[in-house]
Amino acid sequence: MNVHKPQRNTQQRRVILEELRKLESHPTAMELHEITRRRLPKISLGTVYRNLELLAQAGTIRKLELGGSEARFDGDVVRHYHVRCVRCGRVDDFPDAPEFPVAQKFTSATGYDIIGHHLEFVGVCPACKASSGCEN
Amino acid sequence: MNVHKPQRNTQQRRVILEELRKLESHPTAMELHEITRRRLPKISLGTVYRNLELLAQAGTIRKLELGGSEARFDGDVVRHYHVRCVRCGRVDDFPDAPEFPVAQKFTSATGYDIIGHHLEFVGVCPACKASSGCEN
DNA sequence: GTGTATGCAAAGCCTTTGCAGCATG
DNA sequence: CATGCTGCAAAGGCTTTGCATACAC
Repeated sequence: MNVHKPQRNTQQRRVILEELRKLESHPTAMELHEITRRRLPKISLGTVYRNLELLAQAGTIRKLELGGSEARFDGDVVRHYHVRCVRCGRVDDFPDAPEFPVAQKFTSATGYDIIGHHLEFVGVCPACKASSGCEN
Repeated sequence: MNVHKPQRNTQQRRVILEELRKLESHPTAMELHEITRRRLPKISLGTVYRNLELLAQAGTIRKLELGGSEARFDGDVVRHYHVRCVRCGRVDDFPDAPEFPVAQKFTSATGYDIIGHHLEFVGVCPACKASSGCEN
């Protein structure tokens, strides 16, 4: 894991961040690679990964690694939860849920010092509901 | 993804399940492979993966795929949450937290039909706290 | 100019899968 | 004795990394 912070304002880093912030969705590194390639045709997937990691560590973006599938990235750093579609893997913001009522810092009966939590909802997205009529 | 249910009570399947249920911890497939190998020296990693998947689909065990790392498996099917150590990756049961107060079945404002949620706590385990004195 | 960041390609890690033979029911 | 399951090994998907070059400061 790279511990450096971004130091140079490269074209690639700027475009990656801009495009991520434009998106409603929560793209994977590969999706973001496709998108940034429209503006920087020679940008490599490795560069996308490196910058996303760096930006996430700097707290500029958020890296979502839940659900056991590929990581997704979120340009919105304000804490909020997500819903993942069990059929297509799409991830959306989940505005309904209140913050989980657990103090962020406390020591559990297990002896762990708790520093946070990850909460993700799973469901079926509107598109998948529409495309497979019967099973609701 | 294999949709079959286990049909034969093979020695391998039996040993995998027995060993998983003996464990307090929540082993990865590879850890469980090491463990089962003590009793069945020729058992393959592929077989461990196949059986864990099958048993999870049958609801006999639970597959934990949170935190963006390798999947872990839990012989205890009663719903409960987990804590993951950010330093060493260890996963323990987390008895403190109440069930998250969201109806299991409802339609979110996002249009998703919500069918469940995943909640995981992160913290520092006792061993890691002890082994790196200063940073708490 | 100096050193960070890039592009490319290879490798790494976890997991899945094809296949021929085995053993369970 | 049919076929689900196994061991083996190869491949697959996502991610990281080594290296020489390029470019931001």
